[in-house]
Amino acid sequence: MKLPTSTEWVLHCAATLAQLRPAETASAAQLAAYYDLPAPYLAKQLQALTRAGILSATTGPRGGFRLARAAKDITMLQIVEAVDGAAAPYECREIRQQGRGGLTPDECQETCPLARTMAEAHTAWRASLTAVSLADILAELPSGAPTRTRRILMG
Amino acid sequence: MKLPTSTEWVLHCAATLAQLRPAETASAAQLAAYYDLPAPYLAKQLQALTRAGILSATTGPRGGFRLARAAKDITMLQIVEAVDGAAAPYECREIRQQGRGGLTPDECQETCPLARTMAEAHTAWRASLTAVSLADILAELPSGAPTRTRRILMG
DNA sequence: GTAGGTCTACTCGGATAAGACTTGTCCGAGTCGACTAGG
DNA sequence: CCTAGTCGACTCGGACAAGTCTTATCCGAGTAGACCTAC
Repeated sequence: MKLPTSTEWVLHCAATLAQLRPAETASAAQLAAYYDLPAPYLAKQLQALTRAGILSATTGPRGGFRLARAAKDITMLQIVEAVDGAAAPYECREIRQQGRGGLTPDECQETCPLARTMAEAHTAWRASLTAVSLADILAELPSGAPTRTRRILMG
Repeated sequence: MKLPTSTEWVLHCAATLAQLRPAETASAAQLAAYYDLPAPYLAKQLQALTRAGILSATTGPRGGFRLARAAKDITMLQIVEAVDGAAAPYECREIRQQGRGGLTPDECQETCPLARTMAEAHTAWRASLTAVSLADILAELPSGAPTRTRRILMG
Protein backbone atom coordinates (compact mmCIF):
# COMPACT_ATOMS: atom_id res chain seq x y z
CA MET A 1 0.00 0.00 0.00
CA LYS A 2 1.85 3.01 -1.25
CA LEU A 3 0.80 6.46 -2.35
CA PRO A 4 2.52 7.91 -5.42
CA THR A 5 5.57 10.06 -4.75
CA SER A 6 3.77 12.86 -6.48
CA THR A 7 1.29 13.01 -3.60
CA GLU A 8 3.81 14.95 -1.57
CA TRP A 9 4.47 17.20 -4.53
CA VAL A 10 0.88 18.23 -5.08
CA LEU A 11 0.18 18.69 -1.40
CA HIS A 12 3.07 21.10 -1.10
CA CYS A 13 2.18 22.82 -4.36
CA ALA A 14 -1.41 23.26 -3.25
CA ALA A 15 -0.24 24.74 0.04
CA THR A 16 2.05 27.05 -1.92
CA LEU A 17 -0.71 28.21 -4.26
CA ALA A 18 -2.87 28.87 -1.23
CA GLN A 19 -0.37 31.50 -0.12
CA LEU A 20 -0.79 33.57 -3.27
CA ARG A 21 -3.11 36.53 -3.49
CA PRO A 22 -6.42 36.11 -5.32
CA ALA A 23 -6.03 36.09 -9.12
CA GLU A 24 -2.28 35.49 -8.86
CA THR A 25 -1.04 32.39 -10.64
CA ALA A 26 2.09 30.22 -10.62
CA SER A 27 3.21 28.14 -13.58
CA ALA A 28 4.27 24.51 -13.39
CA ALA A 29 7.84 25.59 -14.16
CA GLN A 30 7.88 28.02 -11.24
CA LEU A 31 6.58 25.43 -8.82
CA ALA A 32 9.04 22.83 -10.13
CA ALA A 33 11.95 25.23 -9.56
CA TYR A 34 10.66 26.09 -6.11
CA TYR A 35 10.85 22.46 -4.97
CA ASP A 36 13.43 21.13 -7.47
CA LEU A 37 11.07 18.68 -9.11
CA PRO A 38 10.89 17.32 -12.69
CA ALA A 39 8.77 19.97 -14.38
CA PRO A 40 6.97 17.91 -17.06
CA TYR A 41 5.84 15.23 -14.66
CA LEU A 42 4.75 17.76 -12.06
CA ALA A 43 2.68 19.46 -14.74
CA LYS A 44 0.93 16.17 -15.40
CA GLN A 45 -0.08 15.90 -11.76
CA LEU A 46 -1.30 19.47 -11.62
CA GLN A 47 -3.47 18.65 -14.60
CA ALA A 48 -5.06 15.90 -12.54
CA LEU A 49 -5.92 18.44 -9.85
CA THR A 50 -7.36 20.70 -12.51
CA ARG A 51 -9.57 17.91 -13.83
CA ALA A 52 -10.71 17.27 -10.26
CA GLY A 53 -11.79 20.90 -9.98
CA ILE A 54 -9.32 21.77 -7.25
CA LEU A 55 -7.09 23.99 -9.37
CA SER A 56 -7.92 26.36 -12.17
CA ALA A 57 -5.51 26.75 -15.08
CA THR A 58 -4.99 29.70 -17.40
CA THR A 59 -2.83 29.54 -20.53
CA GLY A 60 -0.70 32.13 -22.22
CA PRO A 61 1.93 34.48 -20.79
CA ARG A 62 1.49 35.25 -17.09
CA GLY A 63 -0.75 32.22 -16.93
CA GLY A 64 -0.51 29.22 -14.64
CA PHE A 65 -2.41 27.53 -11.84
CA ARG A 66 -4.39 28.88 -8.94
CA LEU A 67 -6.84 27.44 -6.44
CA ALA A 68 -10.30 26.98 -7.88
CA ARG A 69 -11.96 27.82 -4.55
CA ALA A 70 -11.15 29.04 -1.06
CA ALA A 71 -8.47 27.16 0.87
CA LYS A 72 -10.87 26.30 3.66
CA ASP A 73 -13.05 24.44 1.14
CA ILE A 74 -10.24 22.18 -0.07
CA THR A 75 -9.59 19.13 2.06
CA MET A 76 -6.51 16.97 2.15
CA LEU A 77 -8.59 14.01 1.00
CA GLN A 78 -9.71 15.79 -2.15
CA ILE A 79 -6.10 16.45 -3.14
CA VAL A 80 -4.91 12.94 -2.35
CA GLU A 81 -7.76 11.31 -4.23
CA ALA A 82 -7.22 13.59 -7.19
CA VAL A 83 -3.75 12.14 -7.81
CA ASP A 84 -4.21 8.62 -6.49
CA GLY A 85 -7.81 7.92 -7.38
CA ALA A 86 -10.67 7.25 -5.01
CA ALA A 87 -10.54 3.47 -5.16
CA ALA A 88 -10.38 1.64 -1.83
CA PRO A 89 -7.09 -0.16 -1.21
CA TYR A 90 -8.81 -3.44 -0.34
CA GLU A 91 -10.84 -4.88 -3.16
CA CYS A 92 -13.16 -7.75 -2.22
CA ARG A 93 -13.31 -10.23 -5.08
CA GLU A 94 -15.66 -12.61 -3.28
CA ILE A 95 -13.28 -15.52 -3.21
CA ARG A 96 -15.57 -17.05 -0.61
CA GLN A 97 -17.84 -17.93 -3.55
CA GLN A 98 -15.08 -19.79 -5.40
CA GLY A 99 -13.48 -23.20 -5.09
CA ARG A 100 -14.52 -26.27 -3.14
CA GLY A 101 -15.65 -24.17 -0.19
CA GLY A 102 -17.64 -21.80 -2.35
CA LEU A 103 -20.76 -20.37 -0.81
CA THR A 104 -23.94 -19.84 -2.80
CA PRO A 105 -24.82 -16.24 -3.70
CA ASP A 106 -27.82 -16.19 -1.38
CA GLU A 107 -25.53 -17.13 1.51
CA CYS A 108 -23.54 -14.00 0.72
CA GLN A 109 -26.24 -11.40 0.83
CA GLU A 110 -24.54 -9.80 3.79
CA THR A 111 -21.13 -8.42 2.95
CA CYS A 112 -18.33 -10.54 4.27
CA PRO A 113 -17.07 -9.40 7.69
CA LEU A 114 -13.52 -9.10 6.40
CA ALA A 115 -14.45 -6.74 3.60
CA ARG A 116 -16.62 -4.73 5.95
CA THR A 117 -13.81 -4.34 8.45
CA MET A 118 -11.39 -3.22 5.76
CA ALA A 119 -13.96 -0.78 4.42
CA GLU A 120 -14.48 0.70 7.87
CA ALA A 121 -10.76 1.25 8.24
CA HIS A 122 -10.71 3.04 4.90
CA THR A 123 -13.62 5.18 6.03
CA ALA A 124 -11.69 6.13 9.18
CA TRP A 125 -8.71 7.10 7.03
CA ARG A 126 -10.84 9.24 4.76
CA ALA A 127 -12.58 10.91 7.68
CA SER A 128 -9.23 11.83 9.17
CA LEU A 129 -8.13 13.49 5.94
CA THR A 130 -11.47 15.20 5.41
CA ALA A 131 -11.16 16.91 8.79
CA VAL A 132 -8.11 18.91 7.65
CA SER A 133 -8.34 21.66 5.05
CA LEU A 134 -5.64 23.64 3.27
CA ALA A 135 -6.54 26.58 5.48
CA ASP A 136 -5.71 24.49 8.56
CA ILE A 137 -2.30 23.75 7.09
CA LEU A 138 -1.60 27.41 6.38
CA ALA A 139 -2.56 28.32 9.93
CA GLU A 140 0.38 26.28 11.20
CA LEU A 141 2.99 28.06 9.11
CA PRO A 142 4.95 31.05 10.46
CA SER A 143 3.18 34.34 9.90
CA GLY A 144 5.82 35.60 7.47
CA ALA A 145 5.68 32.55 5.26
CA PRO A 146 3.34 33.81 2.51
CA THR A 147 5.45 36.91 1.86
CA ARG A 148 8.63 34.85 1.59
CA THR A 149 6.94 32.26 -0.59
CA ARG A 150 5.57 34.84 -3.01
CA ARG A 151 8.91 36.62 -3.30
CA ILE A 152 10.91 33.49 -4.05
CA LEU A 153 8.28 31.87 -6.25
CA MET A 154 7.50 34.84 -8.49
CA GLY A 155 10.80 36.70 -8.23
CA MET B 1 -2.77 3.20 -2.92
CA LYS B 2 -3.56 -0.43 -3.38
CA LEU B 3 -3.23 -3.49 -1.20
CA PRO B 4 -1.97 -6.69 -2.86
CA THR B 5 -4.64 -9.07 -4.10
CA SER B 6 -3.18 -11.64 -1.78
CA THR B 7 -4.40 -9.63 1.18
CA GLU B 8 -7.87 -11.01 0.68
CA TRP B 9 -6.42 -14.49 0.31
CA VAL B 10 -4.55 -14.52 3.59
CA LEU B 11 -7.38 -12.90 5.51
CA HIS B 12 -9.77 -15.63 4.39
CA CYS B 13 -7.16 -18.33 4.94
CA ALA B 14 -6.47 -17.08 8.46
CA ALA B 15 -10.19 -17.06 9.20
CA THR B 16 -10.38 -20.60 7.85
CA LEU B 17 -7.48 -21.83 9.95
CA ALA B 18 -9.12 -20.27 12.98
CA GLN B 19 -12.05 -22.67 12.52
CA LEU B 20 -9.87 -25.76 12.92
CA ARG B 21 -9.45 -27.60 16.19
CA PRO B 22 -6.23 -27.12 18.12
CA ALA B 23 -3.28 -29.03 16.63
CA GLU B 24 -5.12 -29.54 13.34
CA THR B 25 -3.34 -28.22 10.26
CA ALA B 26 -4.20 -27.39 6.67
CA SER B 27 -1.70 -27.43 3.84
CA ALA B 28 -1.27 -24.68 1.29
CA ALA B 29 -2.68 -27.02 -1.36
CA GLN B 30 -5.85 -27.65 0.67
CA LEU B 31 -6.41 -23.95 1.23
CA ALA B 32 -5.74 -23.19 -2.43
CA ALA B 33 -8.32 -25.78 -3.50
CA TYR B 34 -10.81 -24.44 -0.98
CA TYR B 35 -10.73 -20.97 -2.54
CA ASP B 36 -9.52 -21.85 -6.06
CA LEU B 37 -6.29 -19.90 -5.80
CA PRO B 38 -2.85 -20.46 -7.40
CA ALA B 39 -1.26 -22.80 -4.89
CA PRO B 40 2.43 -21.86 -5.21
CA TYR B 41 1.81 -18.17 -4.86
CA LEU B 42 -0.55 -18.65 -1.95
CA ALA B 43 2.15 -20.69 -0.24
CA LYS B 44 4.50 -17.77 -0.65
CA GLN B 45 2.10 -15.50 1.19
CA LEU B 46 1.50 -17.99 3.96
CA GLN B 47 5.24 -18.11 4.44
CA ALA B 48 5.16 -14.38 5.06
CA LEU B 49 2.59 -14.89 7.80
CA THR B 50 4.79 -17.60 9.27
CA ARG B 51 7.76 -15.26 9.34
CA ALA B 52 5.59 -12.68 11.05
CA GLY B 53 4.80 -15.19 13.78
CA ILE B 54 1.09 -15.35 13.00
CA LEU B 55 1.07 -18.86 11.59
CA SER B 56 3.06 -21.92 12.57
CA ALA B 57 4.17 -24.37 9.87
CA THR B 58 4.93 -28.06 10.16
CA THR B 59 6.53 -30.06 7.34
CA GLY B 60 6.09 -33.65 6.30
CA PRO B 61 2.93 -35.68 5.67
CA ARG B 62 -0.14 -34.44 7.56
CA GLY B 63 1.75 -31.18 8.02
CA GLY B 64 0.65 -27.70 7.07
CA PHE B 65 -0.22 -24.39 8.70
CA ARG B 66 -2.06 -23.52 11.88
CA LEU B 67 -2.48 -20.38 13.94
CA ALA B 68 0.51 -19.64 16.13
CA ARG B 69 -1.69 -18.23 18.91
CA ALA B 70 -5.31 -17.82 19.91
CA ALA B 71 -7.63 -16.17 17.40
CA LYS B 72 -8.50 -13.39 19.81
CA ASP B 73 -4.82 -12.40 19.93
CA ILE B 74 -4.49 -11.98 16.16
CA THR B 75 -5.63 -8.64 14.80
CA MET B 76 -6.54 -7.75 11.25
CA LEU B 77 -3.70 -5.25 11.19
CA GLN B 78 -1.12 -7.89 11.99
CA ILE B 79 -2.25 -10.00 9.05
CA VAL B 80 -2.40 -7.09 6.63
CA GLU B 81 1.01 -5.77 7.58
CA ALA B 82 2.49 -9.25 7.36
CA VAL B 83 1.76 -9.41 3.64
CA ASP B 84 1.97 -5.74 2.70
CA GLY B 85 4.66 -4.50 5.05
CA ALA B 86 4.30 -1.95 7.80
CA ALA B 87 5.49 1.05 5.80
CA ALA B 88 3.23 4.09 5.82
CA PRO B 89 1.66 4.89 2.42
CA TYR B 90 2.80 8.52 2.53
CA GLU B 91 6.53 8.97 2.64
CA CYS B 92 7.75 12.47 3.45
CA ARG B 93 10.94 13.20 1.53
CA GLU B 94 11.30 16.70 2.88
CA ILE B 95 10.99 18.41 -0.45
CA ARG B 96 10.40 21.62 1.49
CA GLN B 97 14.17 21.63 2.03
CA GLN B 98 14.92 21.44 -1.70
CA GLY B 99 14.92 23.90 -4.57
CA ARG B 100 14.77 27.67 -4.59
CA GLY B 101 12.27 27.72 -1.75
CA GLY B 102 14.29 25.33 0.37
CA LEU B 103 14.09 25.83 4.10
CA THR B 104 17.09 25.39 6.37
CA PRO B 105 17.17 22.24 8.56
CA ASP B 106 16.67 24.24 11.75
CA GLU B 107 13.51 25.70 10.28
CA CYS B 108 12.26 22.15 9.90
CA GLN B 109 12.67 20.87 13.41
CA GLU B 110 8.93 20.46 13.69
CA THR B 111 7.56 17.90 11.29
CA CYS B 112 5.77 19.42 8.37
CA PRO B 113 1.99 19.76 8.91
CA LEU B 114 1.25 17.84 5.75
CA ALA B 115 3.30 14.82 6.80
CA ARG B 116 1.81 14.94 10.28
CA THR B 117 -1.74 14.98 8.90
CA MET B 118 -1.03 12.05 6.63
CA ALA B 119 0.58 10.16 9.51
CA GLU B 120 -2.45 10.76 11.70
CA ALA B 121 -4.73 9.37 9.02
CA HIS B 122 -2.55 6.28 8.82
CA THR B 123 -2.73 5.93 12.59
CA ALA B 124 -6.52 6.09 12.44
CA TRP B 125 -6.50 3.35 9.80
CA ARG B 126 -4.25 1.15 11.89
CA ALA B 127 -6.32 1.71 15.01
CA SER B 128 -9.45 0.67 13.16
CA LEU B 129 -7.83 -2.58 12.08
CA THR B 130 -6.30 -3.24 15.48
CA ALA B 131 -9.74 -3.11 17.06
CA VAL B 132 -10.89 -6.22 15.20
CA SER B 133 -9.46 -9.67 15.91
CA LEU B 134 -9.91 -12.96 14.10
CA ALA B 135 -12.18 -14.07 16.95
CA ASP B 136 -14.46 -11.12 16.19
CA ILE B 137 -14.69 -12.25 12.58
CA LEU B 138 -15.54 -15.82 13.56
CA ALA B 139 -18.26 -14.58 15.87
CA GLU B 140 -20.12 -13.18 12.85
CA LEU B 141 -20.21 -16.45 10.95
CA PRO B 142 -23.16 -18.85 11.18
CA SER B 143 -22.82 -21.31 14.05
CA GLY B 144 -22.49 -24.31 11.74
CA ALA B 145 -19.68 -22.81 9.69
CA PRO B 146 -16.67 -24.44 11.39
CA THR B 147 -18.08 -27.95 10.95
CA ARG B 148 -18.77 -27.35 7.26
CA THR B 149 -15.38 -25.75 6.73
CA ARG B 150 -13.49 -28.61 8.36
CA ARG B 151 -15.41 -31.24 6.39
CA ILE B 152 -14.82 -29.62 2.99
CA LEU B 153 -11.25 -28.52 3.71
CA MET B 154 -9.94 -31.79 5.09
CA GLY B 155 -12.28 -34.25 3.38
C1' DG C 1 -1.31 60.29 -29.32
C1' DT C 2 -4.35 56.46 -30.07
C1' DA C 3 -6.45 52.31 -31.92
C1' DG C 4 -6.25 48.19 -34.62
C1' DG C 5 -3.85 44.26 -36.37
C1' DT C 6 -0.31 40.94 -36.27
C1' DC C 7 3.19 38.44 -34.31
C1' DT C 8 5.83 36.18 -30.83
C1' DA C 9 6.55 33.70 -26.79
C1' DC C 10 4.74 31.39 -23.07
C1' DT C 11 1.19 28.41 -21.08
C1' DC C 12 -1.33 23.98 -20.51
C1' DG C 13 -2.92 19.34 -22.53
C1' DG C 14 -2.50 14.73 -24.06
C1' DA C 15 0.07 10.91 -26.21
C1' DT C 16 4.39 8.24 -25.80
C1' DA C 17 8.73 5.24 -23.59
C1' DA C 18 11.58 3.25 -19.36
C1' DG C 19 11.86 1.42 -14.63
C1' DA C 20 10.00 -0.75 -10.39
C1' DC C 21 6.98 -3.57 -8.09
C1' DT C 22 3.39 -7.00 -7.73
C1' DT C 23 2.05 -11.29 -9.50
C1' DG C 24 2.92 -15.96 -10.88
C1' DT C 25 5.93 -20.22 -11.22
C1' DC C 26 9.39 -23.55 -10.41
C1' DC C 27 12.63 -26.76 -8.07
C1' DG C 28 15.32 -28.23 -3.87
C1' DA C 29 15.91 -29.34 1.43
C1' DG C 30 13.80 -31.33 5.29
C1' DT C 31 10.62 -34.29 7.86
C1' DC C 32 6.92 -37.29 9.33
C1' DG C 33 4.38 -41.56 8.38
C1' DA C 34 4.11 -46.14 6.57
C1' DC C 35 6.03 -50.37 5.21
C1' DT C 36 9.10 -54.24 5.81
C1' DA C 37 12.00 -57.39 7.94
C1' DG C 38 13.86 -59.31 11.90
C1' DG C 39 13.52 -60.83 16.72
C1' DC D 1 2.97 -60.33 17.89
C1' DC D 2 6.16 -56.48 18.67
C1' DT D 3 10.01 -53.43 17.46
C1' DA D 4 13.69 -51.27 14.87
C1' DG D 5 15.24 -49.74 10.45
C1' DT D 6 14.53 -48.05 5.90
C1' DC D 7 12.04 -46.11 2.28
C1' DG D 8 8.90 -43.07 0.18
C1' DA D 9 6.01 -39.25 -0.39
C1' DC D 10 4.40 -35.05 1.15
C1' DT D 11 5.45 -30.62 3.31
C1' DC D 12 7.50 -25.95 3.45
C1' DG D 13 11.33 -22.69 1.95
C1' DG D 14 13.70 -19.78 -1.16
C1' DA D 15 15.28 -18.48 -5.90
C1' DC D 16 13.68 -17.26 -10.72
C1' DA D 17 10.60 -14.92 -14.96
C1' DA D 18 6.33 -12.16 -16.89
C1' DG D 19 2.71 -8.66 -16.58
C1' DT D 20 1.12 -4.26 -14.93
C1' DC D 21 1.31 0.13 -12.83
C1' DT D 22 3.99 4.18 -11.50
C1' DT D 23 7.40 7.29 -13.05
C1' DA D 24 9.45 10.18 -16.44
C1' DT D 25 9.59 12.69 -20.95
C1' DC D 26 8.38 14.81 -25.17
C1' DC D 27 5.92 17.61 -28.64
C1' DG D 28 1.64 19.96 -30.29
C1' DA D 29 -2.65 23.23 -29.67
C1' DG D 30 -4.19 27.40 -27.77
C1' DT D 31 -3.99 32.01 -25.76
C1' DA D 32 -2.67 36.39 -23.62
C1' DG D 33 0.37 40.04 -24.02
C1' DA D 34 3.56 43.09 -26.59
C1' DC D 35 5.00 45.38 -30.58
C1' DC D 36 4.40 47.81 -34.84
C1' DT D 37 1.93 50.44 -38.05
C1' DA D 38 -1.58 53.33 -39.71
C1' DC D 39 -4.71 57.00 -38.71
